[in-house]
Amino acid sequence: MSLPSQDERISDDIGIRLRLVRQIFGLTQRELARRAGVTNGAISLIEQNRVSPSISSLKKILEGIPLSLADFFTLNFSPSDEVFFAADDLTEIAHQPEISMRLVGRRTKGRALGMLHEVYQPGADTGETMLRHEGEECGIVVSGCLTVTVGTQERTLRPGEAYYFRSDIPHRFRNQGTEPCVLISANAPPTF
Amino acid sequence: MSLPSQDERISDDIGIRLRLVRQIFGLTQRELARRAGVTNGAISLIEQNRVSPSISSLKKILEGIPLSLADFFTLNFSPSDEVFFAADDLTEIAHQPEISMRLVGRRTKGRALGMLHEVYQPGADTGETMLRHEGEECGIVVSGCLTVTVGTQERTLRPGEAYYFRSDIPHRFRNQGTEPCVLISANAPPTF
DNA sequence: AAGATTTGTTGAAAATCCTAAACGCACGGA
DNA sequence: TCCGTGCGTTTAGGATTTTCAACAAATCTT
Repeated sequence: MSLPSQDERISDDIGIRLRLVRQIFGLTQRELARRAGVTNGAISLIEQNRVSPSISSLKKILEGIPLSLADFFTLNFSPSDEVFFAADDLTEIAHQPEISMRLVGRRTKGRALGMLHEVYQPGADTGETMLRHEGEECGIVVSGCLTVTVGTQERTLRPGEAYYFRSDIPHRFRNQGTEPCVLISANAPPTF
Repeated sequence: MSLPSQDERISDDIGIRLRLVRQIFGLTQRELARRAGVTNGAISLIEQNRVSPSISSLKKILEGIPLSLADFFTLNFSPSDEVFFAADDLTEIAHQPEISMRLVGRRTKGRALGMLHEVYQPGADTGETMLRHEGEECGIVVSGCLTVTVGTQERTLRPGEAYYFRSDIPHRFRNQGTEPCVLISANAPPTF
């Protein structure tokens, strides 16, 4: 009967995980227990890794937060867990002098999303050999004009106008105007 | 990661899911039981949804496949298509009068990415009950000022400044300034 | 400073899960 | 046909989890 000294049967860090999540959302064991329809004692034992909850219990508890089982197990507290705020230190990743592409957030692996602050000087051109890569991308022109070619379609976008397409369709960006063009774009999964 | 609505439906039937996975990997209950170090009876009961396994059991069983808990609860596929160019006809999706959120691209299912052109009038606030959803999001302030609260951190961003964070951390946007704030944001997977 | 609340932690009993062993069924070979 | 093998299912009982209720510590209130 005695409590088995936490052998590997008790899954990893379910308890720690639950406690962390619960605290992040500012709930007490009792409050969460009330919402979930379980007892606070159960939550206490689980968080201490003294027991390994049944799926049904864990699911009930997570519904009180609420959080799906999938999200609970997928939640990654270490990698891209940080909050990013940037002033002028967006990292430059452009390859051409007349094009500036500055990345929002750190260039870490495992991101779901990439966002760029781009500036195309007059005459800037990503080239006749059209770009092609995996994923999808979109953007909004903030100032200036940008000529976007996607597959057989071409269009010159003005401030406030936008695009969205699959990145495996050959594409090209050009500034045929006389003033610099500012574009904010995003892609998923991130290319950079 | 998967969409919450789908998660709920899926995680309801752990049993069906386990049986499906087991069969996909061409294992019998007994063979899986042997590899996992549990009894075939347990697997049978679980697959029939006669019991709700403990996390430790389910984890042991999945290790026999092998498959991680996170992977077990997440199974998703989705394609996408079409080229999108928009002028002023970005679709409005905001629910508050003092906040405008206009979506780039069509509101189709299976997109990899969502991009919004947002305008926060002075005083606009997404609310004290912080927002929280799956995925990651980022944005750049184009004009005006925006106060962004993420978890315990808060910061007021000015034009050119940006943020990036995991969307499951409670967050809130407010315009505490005197002029409208224009923000371009992106999220993956798309919330809208 | 004492009392009232709120917090997380326990112990024993009730509820639920897991194991061991047996059961029924289907298939194949001698 | 009879036997052996392999499949998923079932049952009884031991093992584990969950509840219920009480507990100590910390924080507020008065």
